[in-house]
Parts: sequence; structure tokens; C-alpha cells
Amino acid sequence: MLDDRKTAILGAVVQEYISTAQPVGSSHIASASGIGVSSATVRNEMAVLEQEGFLVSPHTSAGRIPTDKGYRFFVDHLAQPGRLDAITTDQVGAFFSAAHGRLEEMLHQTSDLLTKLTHNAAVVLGPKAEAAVIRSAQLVRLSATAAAVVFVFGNGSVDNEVIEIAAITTDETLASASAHLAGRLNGQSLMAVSRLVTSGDPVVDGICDAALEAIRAVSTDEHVYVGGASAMAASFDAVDVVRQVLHTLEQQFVVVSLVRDIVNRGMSVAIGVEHGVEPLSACSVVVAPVVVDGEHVGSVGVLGPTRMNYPQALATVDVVSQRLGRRLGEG
Amino acid sequence: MLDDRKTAILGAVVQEYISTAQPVGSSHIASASGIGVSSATVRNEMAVLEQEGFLVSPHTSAGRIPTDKGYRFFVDHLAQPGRLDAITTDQVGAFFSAAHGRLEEMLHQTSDLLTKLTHNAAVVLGPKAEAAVIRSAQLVRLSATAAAVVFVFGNGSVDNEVIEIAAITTDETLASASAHLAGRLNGQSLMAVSRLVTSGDPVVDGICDAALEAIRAVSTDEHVYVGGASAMAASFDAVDVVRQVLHTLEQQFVVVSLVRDIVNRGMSVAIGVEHGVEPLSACSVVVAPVVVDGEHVGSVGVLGPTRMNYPQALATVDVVSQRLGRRLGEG
DNA sequence: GGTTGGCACTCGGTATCCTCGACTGCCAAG
DNA sequence: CTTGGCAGTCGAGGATACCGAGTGCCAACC
Repeated sequence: MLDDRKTAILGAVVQEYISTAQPVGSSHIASASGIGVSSATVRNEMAVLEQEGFLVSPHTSAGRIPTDKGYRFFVDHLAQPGRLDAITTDQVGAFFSAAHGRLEEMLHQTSDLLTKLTHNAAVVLGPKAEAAVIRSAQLVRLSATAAAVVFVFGNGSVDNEVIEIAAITTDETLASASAHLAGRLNGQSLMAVSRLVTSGDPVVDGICDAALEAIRAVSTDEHVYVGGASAMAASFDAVDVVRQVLHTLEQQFVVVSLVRDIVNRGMSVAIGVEHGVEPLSACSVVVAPVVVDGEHVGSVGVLGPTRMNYPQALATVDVVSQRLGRRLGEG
Repeated sequence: MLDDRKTAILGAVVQEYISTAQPVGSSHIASASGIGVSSATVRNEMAVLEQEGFLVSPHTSAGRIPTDKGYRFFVDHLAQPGRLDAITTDQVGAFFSAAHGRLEEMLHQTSDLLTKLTHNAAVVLGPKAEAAVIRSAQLVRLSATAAAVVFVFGNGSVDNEVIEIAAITTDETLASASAHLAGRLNGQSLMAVSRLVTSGDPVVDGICDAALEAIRAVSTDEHVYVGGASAMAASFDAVDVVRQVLHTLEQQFVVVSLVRDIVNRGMSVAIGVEHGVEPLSACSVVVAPVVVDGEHVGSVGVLGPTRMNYPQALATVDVVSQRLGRRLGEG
């Protein structure tokens, strides 16, 4: 598609622009990069690259900046796997060996870690509970008409929901419902359980159904953690872009479907308009699935300006997702 | 301290500035507000108000804007209780009658509600679990060397933590530890329990101690929900102020101690530098405690620019905190 | 004595103009 | 095909002037 020299020039432009955020001119390329040609030649090549849609110039007398298509070519053909520097690797290692305790907290901190490493906003989509094995199911009375359903999953996460119960329900009935639930569910995954076999007692069955319903509703909620929004404020200098991006990031369901969509399409990077979320068209998203035992249980990602450091982001997201998967596998 | 006319003029300046964000001049005050004097008189009065520190002018040929001291006088002497319009009251009412399910989720949504109503960032500090009555305590094995401690509290919140257990611990030992914990704690508040009586079995005691320790650590964590950060981006036009504020808001412990400090000092409004958090010196905080059965269990607040709409914020925060307290009392 | 109209003065914001510099595009020569 | 050269373009940044909003002060007035 592009000959070697055009490829090299495009790569140089992208890299320069990523690091300086200034339109880059032909003479910079000619002198700074290893391409041994004059600026005039570079100019000719850049004119072609512009015609083909890889570059644009903001105005006549400025240098060129990459288009989304230009970035796409860069990540597909030029961003070599990008090894992480030792310091970053160490930080990730240290984080995951220190990580302990509640799953929710660990995921939250993982998003902070990604923000710290990449200086971009980070998204962590938690494992969906429905795939995990149930370790414990229990009903606990809260008041005359309310009970808490508490599920503990094999991966250490705990979900709970409050359900209404009939005022006349005795403690004994509740206890037998709890036992019935536990007996039928422990060791299963929520997904595997379609309907509970009857216990014989319709009241118990009613409570169990309500409990199952409730916990199913809760556990299909994504656990989503978005961190580092303030990094976006540093990435853009137009204040209304910042506003728009922040506002979009706060609508969690948008972020969730954005990330899930990209992962489902098997992509690891969505650049600018590629992801289809219009208010984020100045942003790129780098994602990686979190895999435990061959099972896709969640995703991590970073979200930054289209001129983000793709090799570093890709490498960071990759190693974090792998370590997170491994960590979840142990638990 | 200030005579009636100065008070009226200061009030008019504050209100005008809050709604327009532009320095306000003497002629606006003279013509628009109900003070029947000429602009020259207003000028004289404003000069005095400036000398006394209630107003400043950004430069010679601009109007005046209120200082923190000016806002303080306004909220203390001029912001009448401010009744909420019916629409807002309805929204709050509707929210709390629809609210159900997990405590954590409700608190989260409460912060969204405050953001929506006040167009400012909102903070909700959840009830500390240590004060609540324990309904259920349980240990659940997760793996050979890990168990989950799950506590259900009377207010419907559930806390959990993962603890290490010795690899040799049998299921029976774990079960008896679980039973011992439950027997000793159910019906108590975490605060009331200083040390568990021994069960006779040192292994069981060890596990129980670890569990108690873990859950105590978790339950003294504040549950904190910060929402509506993007509202801050709309409030300031200097992009670096936005950066600074957002970054500070992301450091949850800063926000927590900020809010807690204000509540503890018995204040409901902290204006600009009053709260002492330097990067937020362009912001004011309006808070209200959440009270259940005479017990202070949490706080809600909004955080906005010093030129926020204080009467509305005060009224909103008040009604939300009251409704939240009532709601928590029911649960 | 407080209040008022008048007036000179200040100063930020906007528009205009200019220059400078960093580019590009093109062309003719190598 | 490459290269040096050159004219042309356009934004950024600085200087200048003008306008208007607003102040401070003062003398006159009630």
C-alpha cells in the first residue's frame, strides 16, 4: 500500500506529533529522522500522503498532523510490540503482588495503576459474576419485610441485594429458604442455574425465586471503574472538548458499551471516529481482554487523545490485563 | 456591622455576580435593584465595602466581585432559608421512594441526584458500618488458603474482606469459627465488640481474630461517592483551574477529610479558603450531616465555584440529607 | 450631612495593521 | 527521481488606536 519511504515518513510524522503535539514540517523529518533525503523530497512524499488521507495540514503554512487513518496505519504496521521499560514492569509486578483483599477494591486500584502508568483515563470492566462459581448463598433478615441476599463467588467477589419478603415470613421459613438456596446453588455458576427445583413449600420457593432474580439482576451489572478523568483535562487545551469528554466519561454505560464493543470486535485499538462515540471522536481507546482459564471475564483499557503513545499504551494494557487475569485465576 | 443599605447593596452584588459571573458595576445596582439611590451613592457605598474586604475589583475600570468574606456575609445574613421549588422537591421525593436495593448503589445514585439538581460536583459519605448492628457474620472458604469474611449490617450494607487461612484448616474448623463469630457478634455493633471471648479452640480463635481485624479495617473505610466532576469543567473557564480541581477531587481521602472536617466544625458552608484545601480555594463546599436516630452516620455535600447558588445548594443538600437519613432509618 | 450629577481618568477588550517565520508548492537544474 | 531555490500563504505575536464600562472625586443641592 505504501512504499518503504512513505511508510518511514508517516511513522516519523506520527511519532514526532505524538511527542510534541505540534504540526510537523518536512524539514524536521528530513533532518531529524534517519531518512537520507532532502526536505523537498519529503515534501513531495507528504503531499501524496495527504492526498491519500494519512495526513492533513491545519492550514497552508503549517506542518502536517496525522489523521485517524494515519494513526491506524501506524499502529498496524509501525508500532512494534513495544516492550515496557523495566521500571513500569516492576511497578505492575509490585502492584499485583501487593494486591489483596476485596475484588472490587483491587479493580478500582487497577484503574488507578493504569492511569498512573499511561497518564490517561483508564477503564476496568470487572468480571461478570454470572460466570463464576458460587461458593455461598445466604439470606439474612434485615427487618420484618426485608432480607439481604448475599452471594459469595469463587473469585472472591461478593454481591448482595435487598429483597422484600412477606411480613408473615417466619425466621424458620427464611432459614429453610436460605438452606434450600445454598443447597441448590453452591458449586454451580449462576449461568448454569436456570430454575430452581421446587422445595415443596411454595413460600420457600417464592422467596428463593425472588432471591435468584435479584442476584441475577445485580450480577449482570458490569462492575466498571473509570479513573484518571483529570488526565483528560491535561490532554486537551480546548476547554469545551474537556467538558464534552468528561461528561461522556461519567455516563458509565456509554463507556461500558464502548469498551465491550471494541473487545467483541476483536480489536485492541479504536482510533478517533472508529469507535463511533461521537463526543469522544478526539479520543482513542486501547483495550485488552482479561482472560482466566480461557474465559473472557473482563476488560481493561485506557482512553486518551488520538495522539496518545500507542506502543506504550498497548504494552501497558497488555501486561496489566495478563497480570490481572493471572491474579484472578489464583484467587 | 453593616447598615441596611450596605447590606442590601452587598446582597445585590452577590446575587448579580452569581447569576452573570461578570463584575457588577454601580449603575446596575442603582437601576436594577430596589434601592432607590443613584449610582453615585452606590459607588460611595461600594468603595466602603471594598475597604472593609467584602468586595474587590479585578481592575480599576471594572465592576466589583464579592470576596470570600462577602459570600460569607451573604450566606450568614442574606440567604434566607430558601425553599426549594416544587419540581426539585418532587424529584427528590420520587428518587427516594423509588430507591431500593443495595445501599452502595443508592448512595452512588444520591450523588448523581445532587449533581443533577445543583449542577455541581457532589459528595456522599456513606454510613460507617462500625455503628450499625451486625445481622450476620460468616466465613466462606474460597480456596485452600483463603476465606471470605462477610458481614451483613442492619442497614442493609454488606462488607466483605478476604483473609488468609492456614492450609491445613479443615472445613469443620472453618465452620465452627464461622458459628463462633456469628454467635458472638450477631445483634451487636462492631464498635461494641472489643475482643471475642475465646472459644476454647486456639485455631478457631485465630481465625476469628483475623476475621474481626479484617472486617474492622474495611468497615472504618468511608464509603465515598464523588459525582459530577464534569460540572466543574463547566464552572471554570481557566483550563488549569479545571485540571487542578479535578485532580484534587480524584484524591478521595482529601475530599473525605475536607467534608468531614467541615461537618465536624458544625458548619454547613465553607467558602473558598475557609476549608483550607489550597487547590480548591476557588471552590465552596456545602454540606449537611445525615442523621439516623440522632446518630450522625454520614454526610452529603456539593462542591462548586465560590460563586455558586448558595440558597439553592443549601436547601437541596438539606432536603437530600434528611430524606436520605429517613430512608436509611427505615431500612 | 447625606445625596446627586458631572467630569476627568483608567484600563481591559477588540479591532486593525504589520512583521516575522515556518511552511508549502512548484520549477528548473542536476 | 532528487534537489536547491524561490515565491506565496497564512497564523502567531506585537504594536497601536479606539471604545466603553466603570471608578473616584468634587461641587452643588436638598
